[in-house]
Amino acid sequence: MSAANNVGRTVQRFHSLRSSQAKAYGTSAKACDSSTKAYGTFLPLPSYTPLPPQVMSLKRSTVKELLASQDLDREVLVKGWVRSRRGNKYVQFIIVNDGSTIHTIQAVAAAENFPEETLKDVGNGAAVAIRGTLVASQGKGQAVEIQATEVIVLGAADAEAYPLQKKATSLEHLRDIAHLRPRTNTFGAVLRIRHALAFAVHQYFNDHGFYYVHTPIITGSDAEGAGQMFRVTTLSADKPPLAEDGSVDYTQDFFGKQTNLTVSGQLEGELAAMALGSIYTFGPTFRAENSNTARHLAEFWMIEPEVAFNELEENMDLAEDFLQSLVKYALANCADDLAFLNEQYDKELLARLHSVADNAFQRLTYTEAVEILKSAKQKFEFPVDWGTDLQSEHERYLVEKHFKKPVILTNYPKEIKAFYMKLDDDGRTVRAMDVLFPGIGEIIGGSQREEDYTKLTTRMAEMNVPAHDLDWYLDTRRFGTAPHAGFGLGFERLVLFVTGMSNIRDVIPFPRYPKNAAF
RNA sequence: GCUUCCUUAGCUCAGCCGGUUAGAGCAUCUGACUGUUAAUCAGAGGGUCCCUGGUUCGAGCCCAGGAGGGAGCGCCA
Repeated sequence: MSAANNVGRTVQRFHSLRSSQAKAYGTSAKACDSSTKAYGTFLPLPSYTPLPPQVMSLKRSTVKELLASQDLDREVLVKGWVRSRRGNKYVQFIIVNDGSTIHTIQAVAAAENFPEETLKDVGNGAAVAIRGTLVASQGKGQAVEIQATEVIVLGAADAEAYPLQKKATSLEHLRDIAHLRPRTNTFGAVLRIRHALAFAVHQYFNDHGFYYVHTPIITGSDAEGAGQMFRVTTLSADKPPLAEDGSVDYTQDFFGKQTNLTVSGQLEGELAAMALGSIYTFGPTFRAENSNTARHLAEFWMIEPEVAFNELEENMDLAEDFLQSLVKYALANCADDLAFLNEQYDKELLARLHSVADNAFQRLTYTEAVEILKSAKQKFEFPVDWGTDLQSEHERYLVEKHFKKPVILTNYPKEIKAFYMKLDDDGRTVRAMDVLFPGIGEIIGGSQREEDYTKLTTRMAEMNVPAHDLDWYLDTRRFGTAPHAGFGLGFERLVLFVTGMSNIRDVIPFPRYPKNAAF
């Protein structure tokens, strides 16, 4: 068949072109010493090679579209990365994933059209374009497959050097190659779910009349009190200008004062809420704490709704409905990815997500929780005493053993909470609320805010918060103050819960934590 | 920052009481096989036993220091 010969020649031509480029890449990649992580080396770009017209004239279909298609026996074009190639000298099977779904599509290449040599570079990790006919599969295991008429290697992957293999790789090792881990089933699933949850956040708030407010990333106030901050400066690190008393002269800095990366958008969020009514923020947040746990990041994304006229009860209602809506959205829209994670990592995942989505959270006060913990038969490493903050083991007991569902704890002693929380009538506790999730711990921290100017400034004085730096914040209490409430949801902790992953460093593409800012 | 465990082939891991030339599975390469499903079967190549120093006739194994990683705790979201 001349058609078959033409096909073969086309493949050969592109194969030889691409393979010389791949060789150049391979050599450069090996020259790049992995121990020094010198990823900054720039490699020459391959010269542009136009795809043949019969391929260009076709619109690319995603794997997701093709797998769901009922419209068979038509010509299709798919582009993606090879997960596996197997077969014999008569027939070859090329397994392709393009990120549109966790599933792969199988392309079948008959040997008469594709001599072994032409498929040499079609290996694990290679980027390919495959043109062919979408047909019902002859084999078991998949409904449809592509009978390939053309296979083009867009970019080869040296099989000896490619770090991802057709087998399980530990999550710890994948953290070392985070630039490639999105190509794995696990991280594909996690990143698609992460996207779905981010989208669901905006959809929920938009549907409920909230406005998305962008609060500053660089902040001039160091009084937010949510943790150690990263300094932002353009001053010389070696020889900063000094004031007469020997301290660094920040009046010469870019902003004319000391500035930091934000640890919370809450204070600015409150300003917006006291005008727009219902607002939320959703942005990056930075904490320079030396936290080495599976639940903390130095750079994470936080969602902070703030609602004027809401009190503590309404704040809890919002938190509960919001969380349940997000979980339901993931269940409805990420079924394939969740099924994979349920199978591979956590057989209880789907059951737990349904349980959280369908059952009311347990609400109780800090004081009631202390009573339960004191009468618990379980031995705790740390004693429980009214007035001290609860330890992780105490929170876990309440959520995982005693109630076996999410818990909202309220009305903590004022001494262990932030200055802006509204004081209860007894003067001992504040209208704080922490939402505790199984396996995660604190997923939300929030409160009704102190709207009384005198009480607020009194608390600030007691806790050594400089009122002078926050006069802009206090103005909301001076002019037209009103009850209001809000909370902060750690986005990665939500993704952690929904995916069933166990380390927060595995639910953000490029995690930032002490001693690590790779990629 | 504290506690604790770990570091052996590209990956996952064995390695006995300190004793000859450090092993397995997978991956890679070669060959076989007419529809495979992480294909299968046969063969081959592949090692700075994390680094530095010490003890010993002899160290992957014991000791000290360092580096990196995991888990738990604290800080919190």
